[in-house]
Amino acid sequence: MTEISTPLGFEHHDHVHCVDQGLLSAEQRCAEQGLRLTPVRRKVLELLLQEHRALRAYAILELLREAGFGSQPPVAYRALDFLVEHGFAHKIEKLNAFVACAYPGEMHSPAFMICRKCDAIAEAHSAPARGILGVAARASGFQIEKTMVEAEGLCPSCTDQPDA
Amino acid sequence: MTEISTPLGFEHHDHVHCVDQGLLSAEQRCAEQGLRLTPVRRKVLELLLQEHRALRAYAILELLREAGFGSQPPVAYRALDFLVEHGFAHKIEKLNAFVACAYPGEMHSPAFMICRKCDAIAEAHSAPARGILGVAARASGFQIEKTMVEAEGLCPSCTDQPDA
DNA sequence: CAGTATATGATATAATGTAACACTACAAGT
DNA sequence: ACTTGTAGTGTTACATTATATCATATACTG
Repeated sequence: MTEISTPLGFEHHDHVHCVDQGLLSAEQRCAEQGLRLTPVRRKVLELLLQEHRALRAYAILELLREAGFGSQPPVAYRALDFLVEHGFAHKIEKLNAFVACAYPGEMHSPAFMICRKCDAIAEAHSAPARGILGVAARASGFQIEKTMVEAEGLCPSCTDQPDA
Repeated sequence: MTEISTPLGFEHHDHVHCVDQGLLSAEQRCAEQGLRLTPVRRKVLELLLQEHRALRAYAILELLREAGFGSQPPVAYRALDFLVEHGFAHKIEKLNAFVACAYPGEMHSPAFMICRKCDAIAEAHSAPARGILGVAARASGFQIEKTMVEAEGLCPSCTDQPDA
């Protein structure tokens, strides 16, 4: 598969502080909640924040190896499991890839917009069990614990340049 | 991975006619739209309708082989691509599995409820670009083409029997 | 500082998905 | 009927994604 190579989010932002903020926020929350942000986990989160796009596990693995960490699949998957489990990162099921959370620390259920042309990704706040799903769930007695919302389409840039 | 083994939907229904209805409906629409419901494609749809649960590609492959069809991965994936592309089936990204569409012929954007305990799946009607995602998309200029909504949680049965 | 729980490293392998090419079936035009 | 084009199938080989397992190391706990 091709490298997923475009920046996260469709709007320009202060990326310089993104990484530091993200790491700081994660460190704080880990301290508060007694979670262990070990070197590998921290590094993976840092990579996700730095790259600021969806990274696939084996790309992360490659970067880990370059950084002197173990480079076998479980190393990356375990770190990713931790980050995803505690909301520091999300998995984009559609792409089998991972992104740093854009709203760390805030309780939310993410919704993603994925450009089918350039693979750019934007994360929107959401709330679980809303809309049609919430209605259907209540009607059928299903207990929603987690929702995944991913939209595929064209990002603003790709809409403007339909040929590129 | 373990076999996904529980029936689709949380409520009892007339399953006897499900398969026939589904196949008939597919045949009709293919005729109308000039699509070719070839033997392999028909068989895969039949399997999905019969099993009435999410089937993974290699399980379908196994069933295809038993039925005398080709048993190499591309055979199943191509048939599934066709069915998914034309809305006769859906892919559950969370499970890397496929289900027959519960509302064939009706234009819709499916939303799924997946029981994390028994893997039962229910499909709800939905509409694309609604709720928070629609708002975010319009705000950012993202053109939604397709949405994927999957909720994970506990189905009514598993809620009632939290230990089983 | 011993014991326990948790995390990492490493090997192996399972599960999921595609690229590419040869061959077949069918429809369309002559 | 014949050929020609298009779409579908069968098959081989391979790429990608993910886990099970066990040994080792590290960090908390009494």
